[in-house]
Amino acid sequence: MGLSERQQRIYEFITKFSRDKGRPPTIREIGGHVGISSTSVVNYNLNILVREGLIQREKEVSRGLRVVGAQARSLTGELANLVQIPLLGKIAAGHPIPVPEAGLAPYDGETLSLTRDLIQEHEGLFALQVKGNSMIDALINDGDIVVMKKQETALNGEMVAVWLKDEKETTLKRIYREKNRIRLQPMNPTMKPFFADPRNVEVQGKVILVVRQLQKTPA
Amino acid sequence: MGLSERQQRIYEFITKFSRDKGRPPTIREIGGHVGISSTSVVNYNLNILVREGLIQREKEVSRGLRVVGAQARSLTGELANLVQIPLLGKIAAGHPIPVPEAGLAPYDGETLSLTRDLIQEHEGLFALQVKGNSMIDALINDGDIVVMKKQETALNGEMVAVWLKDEKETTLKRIYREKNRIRLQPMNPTMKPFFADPRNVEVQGKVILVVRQLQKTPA
DNA sequence: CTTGACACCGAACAGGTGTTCGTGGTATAA
DNA sequence: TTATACCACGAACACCTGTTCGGTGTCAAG
Repeated sequence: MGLSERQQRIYEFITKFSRDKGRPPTIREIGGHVGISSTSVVNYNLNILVREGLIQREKEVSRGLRVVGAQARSLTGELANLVQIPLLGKIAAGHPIPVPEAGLAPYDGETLSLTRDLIQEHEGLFALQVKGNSMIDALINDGDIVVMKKQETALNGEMVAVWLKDEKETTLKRIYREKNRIRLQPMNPTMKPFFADPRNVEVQGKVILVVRQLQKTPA
Repeated sequence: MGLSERQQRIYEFITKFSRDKGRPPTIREIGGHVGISSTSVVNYNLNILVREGLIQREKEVSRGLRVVGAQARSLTGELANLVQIPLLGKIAAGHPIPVPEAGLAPYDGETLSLTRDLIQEHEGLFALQVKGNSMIDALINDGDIVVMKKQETALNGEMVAVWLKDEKETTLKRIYREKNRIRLQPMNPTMKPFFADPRNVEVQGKVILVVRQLQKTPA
């Protein structure tokens, strides 16, 4: 038996609402969005959807409603678009950064989920939270999260995290190899570059992405 | 800060309940299963879980509760943890920014998918790509993507996009209301604030998140 | 001792929510 | 015509649900 147009719209709304909000809608929320003024009409049509096997209902509980099919549909597609990045710790000026171990021990700590379209490379990724204002010349603030790719070398112009052995300092800069030295260029073009001896710099990884959450930073 | 045993049990119950039943529990359902007689105590502990970033709540909505983060990986979980943000266009110093229309016309352009744990607010969100270096004092670079929430007012200390009518200029700053003026504070603490007449500033929205993709920026 | 933060309890309130009932319109079949 | 599903509306009811408020006890800092 087919569905009326109204019933289709109800079904689609329930699906969308549940996905967006993480909870099923109430009868009145359905009515409001589908254009039904009476709750009993919504109730009536919901019972038809139950009869058709499209949803399940639990009696006398608020939002006692659930879409039954619908799972495997676009789910796998969206899910495959996610990449999980381990949040390894903090990055601060005065300390070496934690890098992922070569061992393939399954990481079980905190992770950061990002959609794949934000990231071009997917191997050896890890994330760190910036501590302190020392990297402000790289336009990176206290509390920012940097997503990095582990690598020991870098191409000219790449934004890298380097460990300066003599200074015992971690910093984020764009790297340029010159004749007998390495130029570390702050991202902020108004600031002057820093020059270092090649033996003094140790590339820890390349910065892929920077994420700043504004709300968590108290004024 | 760690969780008390009670808070852990609440969190686990919410996770399990949501997965099993397809809807979040009510406050009283939580209390009944965790062994708390008073709804206010459940409410109290729920707010702590929100503060710790483990769940999100929607005010005055039944079952307005949602588990966030890597744990809630039920089938529907991950998908429900994604939020789609319309990418409305560019933001540049010399132009007003595009803001979402009040009409609920379904947006069909480009969107940005982010996981919910990166974002605390979910209503009226939109994203813009920064054009030009004019916002470097806000630690925002050319090409960065800013996620904003549409709002016409702002609390002190919030990072907002404002349109300066006289200057015909858009800028991103922290906003502070003072006696007869408005102080716009660059994010970079080494830079000086800008003062403006209240009639001259028009708040366009609050900055929620900043994302910088390093690879796409040519050296 | 006093103060304040923290955790908890019970009660009450306003509004949300599922359910039910009476009513009416519109087709199709007898 | 009458009968019968089917679909819809509005109102009322009883219970559910989130919120808020006053109060209690504990514990560490002052």
